[in-house]
Amino acid sequence: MGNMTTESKAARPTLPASPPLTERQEARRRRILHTSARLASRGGFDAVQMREVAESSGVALGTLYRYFPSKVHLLVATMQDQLQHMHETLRKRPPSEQDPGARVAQTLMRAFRALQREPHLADAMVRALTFADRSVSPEVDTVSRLTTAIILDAMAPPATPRHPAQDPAHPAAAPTPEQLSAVRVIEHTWHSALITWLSGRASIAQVKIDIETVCRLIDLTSPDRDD
Amino acid sequence: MGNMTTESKAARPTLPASPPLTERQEARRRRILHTSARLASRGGFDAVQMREVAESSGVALGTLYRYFPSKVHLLVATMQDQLQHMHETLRKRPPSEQDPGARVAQTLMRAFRALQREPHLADAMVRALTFADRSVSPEVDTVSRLTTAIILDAMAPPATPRHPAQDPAHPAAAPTPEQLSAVRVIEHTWHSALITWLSGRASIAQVKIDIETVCRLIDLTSPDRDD
DNA sequence: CGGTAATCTAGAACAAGTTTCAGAACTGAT
DNA sequence: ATCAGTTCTGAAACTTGTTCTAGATTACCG
Repeated sequence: MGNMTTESKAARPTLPASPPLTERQEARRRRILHTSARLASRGGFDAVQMREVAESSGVALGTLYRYFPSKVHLLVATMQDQLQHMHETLRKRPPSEQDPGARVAQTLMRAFRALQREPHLADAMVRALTFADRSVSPEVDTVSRLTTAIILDAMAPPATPRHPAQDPAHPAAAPTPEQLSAVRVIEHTWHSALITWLSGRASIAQVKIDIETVCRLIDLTSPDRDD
Repeated sequence: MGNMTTESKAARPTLPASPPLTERQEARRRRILHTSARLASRGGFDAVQMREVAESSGVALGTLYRYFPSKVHLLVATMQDQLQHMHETLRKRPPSEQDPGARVAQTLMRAFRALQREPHLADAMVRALTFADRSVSPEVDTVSRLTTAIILDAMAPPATPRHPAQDPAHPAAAPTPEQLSAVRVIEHTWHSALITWLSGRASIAQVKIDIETVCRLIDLTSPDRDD
């Protein structure tokens, strides 16, 4: 009877929305995500086993599934977590290049090098991301928006005297539709290139070439609007 | 360490190489692939259940696993099969456009429409493709080469009086490294855009835009060499 | 504080991919 | 036709993701 997905009221800890988690719940969630990343760093996607995640996080299996309704949900949430860190890190050291394409390429290569440091973790996260079905769409979409934000940040021209502060509520300039299309293509290339690397079909050098190719060939210049 | 491949002698029916299959074996293989595609067309990745594939193909489970060492292998082989059909179909009606980019876009959109006719099958194949780990690299690589071939075919200028026949052993002109890089980016975009569509995060229209964007922005023109 | 509902735990149970094994059927060579 | 080696079958076992259940714990509200 009460079998249908009772999620209308169930905790939805993935999004900071809905029911505000208690402190212990927040702590559980953190522990779970930490365990997930730790196991993933060791053996990639396969090494993240739900029973082990639960046990190692000091949580019952059922609870784990209440927090993350599937392994893919868990890993996508893990990626979200990691991406947030990376976004902050990248924000601190903005790219040094002048050309927007070069800036994006530089930023993505930095991210790529970070992923190379934990290739198994990268494997788990990216595999989960691309394997996710419709039931994970919202979470995957969040990851996608984060990635887009990173690229747009990189594209934005370095701070000028004219636009001294990067007030987050007042982005330097709203990207044009053409730029957004270009960013989509870059993002596609980024994801797919990562997959070819992770599955051993492309070398690190090849991924570098692909990223640089797409950033070079795609026109990212914005109309020289001077408001 | 790639040590596990003790199968140097095992049947490798995926590649027409190695041990030449007997007629009955070839028939079994066909039956399996056909069943796989049929089940996939119904319910996508999840509907392709190994027990059911085996039973419905009139083959023991162990035999299925001898032919295709995993579900992903099976689905990637299925994709290979379908792609070959599509390649022939596309070859018969070459794109009508003049500009190389437009030709590629037209061809990919044709392929995309074919996939839309069997969205579940597309789901199963693409999910398998991107989920494949290193143990499936050779097979995935074959699929990748097929895709590349389709794009290169589309790029090649329409037959001219000068180059009347498309003798497969004598391709119109060897693509330049720059062109190959461009094709890689297009292929990345193609795969990733498909994933966003299949996971319900991008509309058909959006995929169309992404494909047209990458084909428009990427320079595919070949140096005007006149041998 | 007491009660009620939601949450958490422990563990069994289920589902589907994968492996294994003993024996039957087939293949190729003599 | 026979023998040896491979392949195929049928069925069970194993693995890991996922679901379910009954009871303990916790959070919240009056």
